[in-house]
Amino acid sequence: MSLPHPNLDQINLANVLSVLGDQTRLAVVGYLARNEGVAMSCGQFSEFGSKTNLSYHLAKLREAGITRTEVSGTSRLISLRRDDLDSRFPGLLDSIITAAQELPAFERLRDEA
Amino acid sequence: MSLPHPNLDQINLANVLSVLGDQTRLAVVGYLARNEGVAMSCGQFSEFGSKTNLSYHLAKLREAGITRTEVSGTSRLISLRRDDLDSRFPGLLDSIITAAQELPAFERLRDEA
DNA sequence: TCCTTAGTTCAAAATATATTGAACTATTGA
DNA sequence: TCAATAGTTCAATATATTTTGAACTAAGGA
Repeated sequence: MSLPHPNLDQINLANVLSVLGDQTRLAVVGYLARNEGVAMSCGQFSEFGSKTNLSYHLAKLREAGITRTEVSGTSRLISLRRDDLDSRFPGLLDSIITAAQELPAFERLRDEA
Repeated sequence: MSLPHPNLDQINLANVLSVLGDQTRLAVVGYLARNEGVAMSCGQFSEFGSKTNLSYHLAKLREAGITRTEVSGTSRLISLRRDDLDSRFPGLLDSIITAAQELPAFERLRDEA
């Protein structure tokens, strides 16, 4: 089972940028990037906001084509749509992730590691 | 004489992305990119919106640190802050500009050229 | 079966952003 | 000096986005 996701040609640059132009969502994406390959559920992001609010932001990311959300029992497994984004907008995701690692939310995570 | 611009360390990723996450502003940036080196005044962008509305969008671009605006007589000369953006967010501007050239507003411009 | 856990949905409120026209400033050229 | 040109500012409105809590669904374990 799977939630609705845009396909490649429905992914739109202005929309991707505006969805990423938000601290909370940028933090989520940075977190996903540094844990690529590891299954991430919504709960992992609780430090970034309330449950309801994260549900909203995670839906925005999914609807913009930035993340993929798979249903697994009562959880959702969330991952970056890296290949899709790389093929649609070469270099964009990498440059954003690199820059995002300098954000305050990340300095904190890095220090904890 | 010059209008207020943020300096390098005041340029913020989330803000840059959210400012670029708008069709009109993305079109302006794409236009600046394909005319780099040529002085651009506000009037050049009239096809992207009304005078008042462009004044608003161009101010957003300037305040985010994406463009530089120099006063020259009754005109403003607008340019991309390419070096600043490249040093702050390596690769970001290029990947956005490349992707932006595929946007409808650009297909039009390209066909006219 | 019943409780818990994980997350969603809804409607309301709060906040932010975009668009408009009218009035304005500043510079330039006649 | 006067008129025209280029662009800004302001206030109003329109529109979109974010945030919240309460009520909900659906799966999993005891």
